[in-house]
Amino acid sequence: MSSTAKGVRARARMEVTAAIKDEARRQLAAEGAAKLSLRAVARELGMVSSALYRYFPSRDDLLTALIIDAYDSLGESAEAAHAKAADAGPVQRWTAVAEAVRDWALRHPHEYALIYGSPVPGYTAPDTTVPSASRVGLVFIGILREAHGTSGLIEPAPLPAALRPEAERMTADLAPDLPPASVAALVASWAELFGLVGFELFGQFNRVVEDRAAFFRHAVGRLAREVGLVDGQG
Amino acid sequence: MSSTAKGVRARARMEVTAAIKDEARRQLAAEGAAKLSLRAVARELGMVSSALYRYFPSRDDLLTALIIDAYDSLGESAEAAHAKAADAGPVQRWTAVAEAVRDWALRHPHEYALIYGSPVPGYTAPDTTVPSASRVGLVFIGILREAHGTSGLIEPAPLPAALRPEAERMTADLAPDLPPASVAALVASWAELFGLVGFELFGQFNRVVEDRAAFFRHAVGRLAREVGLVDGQG
DNA sequence: ACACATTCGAGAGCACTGCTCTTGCTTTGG
DNA sequence: CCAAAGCAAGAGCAGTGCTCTCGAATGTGT
Repeated sequence: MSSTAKGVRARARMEVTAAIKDEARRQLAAEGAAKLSLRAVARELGMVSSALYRYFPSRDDLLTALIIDAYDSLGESAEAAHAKAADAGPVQRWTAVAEAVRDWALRHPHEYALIYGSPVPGYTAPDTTVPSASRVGLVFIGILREAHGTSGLIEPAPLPAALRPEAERMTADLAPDLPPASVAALVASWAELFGLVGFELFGQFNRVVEDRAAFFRHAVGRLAREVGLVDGQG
Repeated sequence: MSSTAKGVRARARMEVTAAIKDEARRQLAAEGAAKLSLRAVARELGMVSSALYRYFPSRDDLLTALIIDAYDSLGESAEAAHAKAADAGPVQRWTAVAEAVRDWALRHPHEYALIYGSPVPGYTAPDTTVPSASRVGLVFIGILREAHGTSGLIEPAPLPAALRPEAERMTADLAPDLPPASVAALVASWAELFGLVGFELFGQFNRVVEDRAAFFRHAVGRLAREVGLVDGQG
């Protein structure tokens, strides 16, 4: 067999696929998802538009690939922030990860809109995206779990009867070692955190909040207390 | 002068404009903002596409009109829920309005996406939308204000120095009669509330939260406590 | 090593979009 | 009553996603 047995084609395919995604990401960052055009991508890459369909069977498939990459990029940022704050207390770790999420969103507004804004209408994300989409959430679960092991987690008020079954179901799925009330509070805070980021990013804070960084820091600190995180010394 | 002096044309214009918006709203609800097509609207109305430009100079202008209508529709729902719960305590009023927002969102997902999801890329809402967009927020401010007058509002923990100027600025703009710490908490909870709604609507709760109604109810109750609302008996 | 099968790039073409411009007809106001 | 403004219609431009066909390059089984 030759030195690159089946490689010469497979490798070229990899490279072209990557080039397409890179150029698409460029257009996405520059103009937003709606103005991402397969023809423009192909044009920029010096190929004809129909050739591009050998790599992505449709525009939606290209978008899906970009969505997965965006989730991974955000997840990496969150994980990196978590690792960097490994020596700090639970509240500080929580805050650090939250700020990493916000920073990433401000740095990649169109990609954030792609994954957390309204999904491109008529399009529903396939299951392929689930693992990448879960990464940020897992970081927050990790913070709670660590805090729970070092008395840095105060169990919140007992759950009302109406929510107990749901909370126990979530707990079994997400973190069986944590109290259901904490898991329920975490999931709520998780959604609320992205509410804060989204409102800032999508202009809802215009004419309302000026010092967004300070406001976000404070709100995120309240969320940490809300899930029961405390900076115990020991 | 005739019975409808300048009315015959002006009135026809009104009617056609309304018909266009109605048909556009239909398409918006059916297919989403991205698939809203001026040509399709015109086709459905039995006119040619170029005629439609006499009423809306561009597709974005049509969308803006729909956005304003959506804000008003949501605002009306919130105001109605508030009025209906006028006799209840502050926490119940808060919860009623929050549930009205969620119900409206579930009933009009594409319109919700239009106003609270990622803005249609390349498009920034003009100032015309501000009054309609403010209505929901004003309802929540009203609840706080009423509660403040009837000892139904507990002032939250004092603000950190870093947020005090911003909180005082917001207070002066939004509700000078309320404590800055309460106003800051309200704005945060406002964003967080829409985070909860958005996560449910845009599929982020798939595979995570099952009983969304119960979960939302509980989370919204916590938000009410977070802003300091209590159901005092007096 | 040869023949068969698969993969790929290119081009033409279809149906659709937002938007502009011109051509006439109708309503309006002086 | 007549000029001015408002209006619907049609043709047309540039762009889009996507499909199909056709050679050429690149694989694979015998």
